[in-house]
Amino acid sequence: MPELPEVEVVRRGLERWIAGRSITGVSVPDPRSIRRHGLGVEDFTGNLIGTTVLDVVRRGKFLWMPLSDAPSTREPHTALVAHLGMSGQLLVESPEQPYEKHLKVRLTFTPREDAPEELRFIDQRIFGGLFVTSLVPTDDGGPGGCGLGNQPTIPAEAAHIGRDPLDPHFDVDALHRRLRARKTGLKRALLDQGVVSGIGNIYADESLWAAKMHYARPTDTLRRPDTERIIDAARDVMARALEAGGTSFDSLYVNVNGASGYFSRSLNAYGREGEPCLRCAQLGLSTKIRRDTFMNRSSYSCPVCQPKPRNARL
DNA sequence: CACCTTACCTGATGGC
DNA sequence: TGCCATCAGGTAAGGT
Repeated sequence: MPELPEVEVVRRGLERWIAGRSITGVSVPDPRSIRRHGLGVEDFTGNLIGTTVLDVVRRGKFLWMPLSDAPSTREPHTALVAHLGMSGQLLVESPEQPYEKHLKVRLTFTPREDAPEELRFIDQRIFGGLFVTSLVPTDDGGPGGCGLGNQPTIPAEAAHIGRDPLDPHFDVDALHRRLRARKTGLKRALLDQGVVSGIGNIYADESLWAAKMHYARPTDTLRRPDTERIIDAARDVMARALEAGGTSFDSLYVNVNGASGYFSRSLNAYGREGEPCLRCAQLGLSTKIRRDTFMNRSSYSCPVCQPKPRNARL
């Protein structure tokens, strides 16, 4: 399942292959993948044809491509937004490539030497989708997210999404204030994309393990060093995954050019129920990673490194 | 209003 | 062999 590092890999691929090119054709084999686009597929298509992709920007797991309004202007007022959801892929391919089983949308671009002409959105579980929307100013006046030369704007539907730990404009002070003001557990807050974006179930567990903190730690008891520890851990885990080319745990995720993502086998907590805690093992202990059901999901943690707090809050 | 639960989806997997 | 239940999980809508 793509999380932030995987989406960043996709963003870089789109920046390389798609930015600067104009859309000449749109095909939507499955309209269910056109989400949050109230005016329907025809409007979606009509708002794309003839526009140019000016940039490729990412905040958390939201990706967007600011579009030229017309061939004569460079002012980005609208954007094509993509969210990969659980199983989405964006592939840059030749139109001659056989259609994938779960092909949902095809975009055709002006020809360019050494670059395929088609961008395909493929999504098995349809948790992801595409839509066209307007760009609105960011809350803090900073750039919308990660991307070269991007403007201080963000898609209206993503305006509530917080900056992610890899964002140069990420504000640790603001995060600390928000966490302290909340009456909830730490993992629940980490998964709330409005508080901090880009952290899914896998990286939440990995970050908590790295920071030696329990998922049910009440956020209003966090001290400043605690907030720094968990966010540094999240940043570190995601930066390392990004360096490795993105992690992935099933064959659904491939990068923008169709090459399979790096399979991380360096996970310390996620999916390791019953296996030894590697940090405890170094100290000669034989602690085993436990799995709890939490938020209708699995949470993996070490019972020794990450003891459950007495005032646990789910 | 803040917080928590549920629905949306499909394919893989396991039990009987 | 087939059938049903369960699991995976990001997001937003609905409920308390």
